Amino acid sequence: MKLEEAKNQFIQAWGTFGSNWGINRTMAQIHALLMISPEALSTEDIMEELNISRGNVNMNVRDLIDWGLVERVFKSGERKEFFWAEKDIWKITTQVAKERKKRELEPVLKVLEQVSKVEGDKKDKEVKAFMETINGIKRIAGNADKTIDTMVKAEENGFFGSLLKLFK
Amino acid sequence: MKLEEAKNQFIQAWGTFGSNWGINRTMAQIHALLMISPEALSTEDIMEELNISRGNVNMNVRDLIDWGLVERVFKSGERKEFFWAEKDIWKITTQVAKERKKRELEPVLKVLEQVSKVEGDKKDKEVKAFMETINGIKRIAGNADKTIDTMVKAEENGFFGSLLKLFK
DNA sequence: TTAAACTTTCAGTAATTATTGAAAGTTTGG
DNA sequence: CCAAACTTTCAATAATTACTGAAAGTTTAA
Repeated sequence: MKLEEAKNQFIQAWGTFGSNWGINRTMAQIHALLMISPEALSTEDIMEELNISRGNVNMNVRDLIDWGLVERVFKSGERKEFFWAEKDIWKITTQVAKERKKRELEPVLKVLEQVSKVEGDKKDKEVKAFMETINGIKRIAGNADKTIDTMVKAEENGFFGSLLKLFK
Repeated sequence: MKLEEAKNQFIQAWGTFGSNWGINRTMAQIHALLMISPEALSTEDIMEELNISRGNVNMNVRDLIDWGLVERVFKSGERKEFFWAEKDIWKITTQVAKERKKRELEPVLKVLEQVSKVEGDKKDKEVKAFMETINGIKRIAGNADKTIDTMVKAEENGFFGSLLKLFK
């Protein structure tokens, strides 16, 4: 397989994967493209490579930057800006987990906390079933929340940092 | 907070959460409704509770059954069928992980395997960057794959049953 | 066997989400 | 300051995805 074909297949697959997980297909494709590019790319590079408009590139790159997955890069002598993606897959995973926790897990935990305050007879089977389900979800969501915190801390301290702490 | 209000808030939140994760909002809402219902519900119960059409209920319930999250229930003396959802959150999590692995992780792993066969000079920085990213993703995706297998096996044979109960 | 009770399908439509492209906005070199 | 180079915005539109409702299909009781 030629590099060009392999790149295209990967970009395509990553786009599909992303859209199954609630991530805009184009955003995932731009991310894929940047992840496999050794150099930072310009807006025009991305437009051309993926056949999409300038506005589309601009908006999706902004989102990728908001997710902490892509950075702006300035090259000396060049007026336009370039974009570069983190390539360390563990950092990417941690970053995505961190963002999703903030954007989706925490709001759900807040609602769960709210609805836990339901009033009513604990012997009523409607109330009982409701509370049992809510509590079950609270417990697992809370665990996920803490696991992600641990992951993020481990990443921030550096992997060896957290390993060394075991011996202190 | 009254039970009715709490139920509605939870159903609403679960729908939003689901749609952020690539799951049809209505499907997630039906799932939420069934999870907090002590009794199995009929198509009409669901239609009324969520204000949606018969066709919509039918299709989304079928999907939930395909995901292994909901079962058909027949009540003696009743002609119509009822639907019941698994309420054990750990079983739900395992089941979702298992399905997503099959539907999304495995296809990606297949593509990664394919594109790994890229030909070209390993000293070419384009090829090098491509291979490094692909290999990184392969490694983490392979780990996720195995972790899910372990989770599913643990659930299926109950070997870690007593241990897992600590987290329930 | 029939008809009522129930379930499924799917073409048409509605709602949502993504994309374009051009205009407006911003920055920079001279 | 000007104007060229570049970035951002956003109204219009396209593409995708979800939903409805009625017709077709299926099952069952009598």
